[in-house]
Amino acid sequence: MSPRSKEQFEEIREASQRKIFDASLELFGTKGYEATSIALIAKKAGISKGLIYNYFDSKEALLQAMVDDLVSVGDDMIEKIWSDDPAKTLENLIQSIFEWFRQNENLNRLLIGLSTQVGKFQFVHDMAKGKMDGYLIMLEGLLQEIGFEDYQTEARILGTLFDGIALHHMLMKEDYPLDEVERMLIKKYCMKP
Amino acid sequence: MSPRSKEQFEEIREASQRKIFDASLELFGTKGYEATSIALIAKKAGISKGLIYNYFDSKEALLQAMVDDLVSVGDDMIEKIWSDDPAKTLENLIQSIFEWFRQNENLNRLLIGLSTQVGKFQFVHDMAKGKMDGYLIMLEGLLQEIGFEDYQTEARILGTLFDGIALHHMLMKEDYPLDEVERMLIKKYCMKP
Amino acid sequence: MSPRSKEQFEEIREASQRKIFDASLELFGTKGYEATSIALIAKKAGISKGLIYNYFDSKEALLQAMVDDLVSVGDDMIEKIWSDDPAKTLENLIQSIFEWFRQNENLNRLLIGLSTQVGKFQFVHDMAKGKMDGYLIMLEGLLQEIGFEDYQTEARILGTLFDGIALHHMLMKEDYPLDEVERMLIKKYCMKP
Amino acid sequence: MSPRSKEQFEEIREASQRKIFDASLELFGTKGYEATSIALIAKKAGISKGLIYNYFDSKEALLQAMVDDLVSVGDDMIEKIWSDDPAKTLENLIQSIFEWFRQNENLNRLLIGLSTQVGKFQFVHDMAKGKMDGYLIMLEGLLQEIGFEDYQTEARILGTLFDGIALHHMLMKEDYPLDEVERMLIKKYCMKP
DNA sequence: TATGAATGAGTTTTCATTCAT
DNA sequence: AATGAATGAAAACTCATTCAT
Repeated sequence: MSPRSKEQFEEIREASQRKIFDASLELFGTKGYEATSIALIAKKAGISKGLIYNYFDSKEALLQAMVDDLVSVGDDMIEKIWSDDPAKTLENLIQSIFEWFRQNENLNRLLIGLSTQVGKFQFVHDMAKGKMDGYLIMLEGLLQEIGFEDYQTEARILGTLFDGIALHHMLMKEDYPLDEVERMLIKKYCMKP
Repeated sequence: MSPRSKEQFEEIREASQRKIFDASLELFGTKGYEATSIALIAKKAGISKGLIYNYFDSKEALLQAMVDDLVSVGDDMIEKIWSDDPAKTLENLIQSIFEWFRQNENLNRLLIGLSTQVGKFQFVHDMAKGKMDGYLIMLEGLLQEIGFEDYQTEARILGTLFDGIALHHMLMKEDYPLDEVERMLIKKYCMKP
Repeated sequence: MSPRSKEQFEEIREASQRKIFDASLELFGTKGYEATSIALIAKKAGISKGLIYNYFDSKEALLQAMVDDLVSVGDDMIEKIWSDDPAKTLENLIQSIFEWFRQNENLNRLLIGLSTQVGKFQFVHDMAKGKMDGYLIMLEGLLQEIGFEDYQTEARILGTLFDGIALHHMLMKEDYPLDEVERMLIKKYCMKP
Repeated sequence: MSPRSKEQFEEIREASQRKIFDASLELFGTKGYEATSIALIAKKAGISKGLIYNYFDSKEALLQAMVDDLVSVGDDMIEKIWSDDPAKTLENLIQSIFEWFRQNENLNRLLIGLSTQVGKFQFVHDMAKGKMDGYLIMLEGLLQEIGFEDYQTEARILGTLFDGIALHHMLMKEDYPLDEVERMLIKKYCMKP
């Protein structure tokens, strides 16, 4: 009733939502969206099934909210890559992307899985398409500045490579030489004299 | 005594199985495995639910049989790429792979979706891992023969690119410049003097 | 077309029916009627599902035909027990019944299982009731002739014992001392001086 | 925070489970386990199919839980038979068993039906075997104390009789003279001077 | 007579969602 | 805000029976 309890409510809401997001991410990301039941999410989050419906209208709304939340975190990473030296900026970009791969295995797996279903989860397709286009333009600019002749082709190759790496890493997990491939790309694309 | 000959029965079985495979591929490949019901497959195939269980013990057994069947078709494509000139062989390989991408969109989408589930569908992971290793070795050999200095790195890049292309093509469908990328790769990797 | 082939047909029919009866008895008698599928019977009998429907209108009709057939065989056993000495006749009767228990485990198990379902399989109830009444009267007569004072009570006890033995034997199979119990009963009821 | 107390939830669960047990016992016990569908149980219990699976993992788990629950009730009956006079104890035992027959027709019918299936429902066989052995030992002790010479043989006869009575009662229902047979047994076995 | 592919109604089971408290 | 009992629609799967050959 006092203004104080309103803040407390807010905190409680925040905490519960976080618990739900964490559990959802882990389960959606490993078992897949369809194969994950609300009951299981509730159990993993340590709350009741009913509570999930206090925060989200449906299973699909929960998915969308969770993805939106996490992807926005990813966007922040890109902010910090800019440097005066385009080669350095590209290096930062590559490092950021590999860092993302390392830290967001479950989300990546989930997004790839979702984009597999045509017609459903349009927001995932739209988001992915948007990001890709953005990266492509960014890469073209950087490679041109660095001095690549066929910078358009190379930009497409590099962009495609990123997703190929995501896929390979998803398939092979710890067997995939993420660090080595990162070094290789930096050497190949950021060392142009 | 037997009213239909063994061969007639065999033909009938073959035809029904094909109908089931076709419907399964289309539905699994667009909606995903979990989101596709046996009832829907039956409807699309123009048969009864029960008949599917005359041919396959379970939904998962159907999936596996269908994947095995189609992947074996893919293996046959590789047989025909060999030439005396390694550059020509690589060109054939690239063309075969792009042809595969063009003709097997649904299967690719399905396999990617399946490999998203960790722990389940182990046969998909095993198969994918096996193919990847095979391609990597093949690519290394060809690139070395063609005369690439850092042929190991380049082989890994090329192998990764293939899967990145599959992913991009899956996401963008007709928006993805498959033909252009194919030409680009052939130019970049098969024209080494 | 010739009269000869008619006989042959008859032989074939006989043989097929026997195969079906044998398979049905074994399966119904071990797994139970409901848990046994027509497909399994056909497989065990080495014939096709369809053929069963050439001989019997339905699964239940097959059951009834099979039971009727086997029970009539049992009736024949009783014919041969009669002797001038009532004690000897009773001994023969007991031996016949124990012989029946030994040779018709599956049928006994089936009949007991069927009589478990109230309302269904009325013919089993009727048959069982009829046999029981018949045995009771027979036992009363024999025990009276042998010289038992309370022959009515003893007849009921003996009749009940037979079915208790059937049940115990069914539950314990080879662990049940059928031979010993047989000797015991003969000693107790057929040795009245 | 919790809207209903733990106790309230417990009560609700108890009540629902009881409804399910009651419906199951009646249906399993009259139609048999296999011939009774979950849908029918739900209908008879006045609840939804789904709710049954909130309480039991499977149809078979429901069966086992129900049997365990009821058999434990039966065990309590035996506790109260003991007296200083072995003849009186035996009389109490006989009365308890007949009381059990009168009150648990459906359960008896169910158990007999289940033990008919070889290989399945092992827990029923184990339970039945255990009870039988226990009764046999108890009967031997009592008959010896009462002064029967051939107490081992008589114990086996009496034990077998009990199950024969169960079977006859099951078959003939109200036509079976349960009261008369009870008096007869008490007279025969508990009046030894 | 004999086959087995095909059906469809019915079975067990799952699960997102609702709701009284 | 939080619980978990309850629902009902839909899922996977089974099986007696039919039928063209």
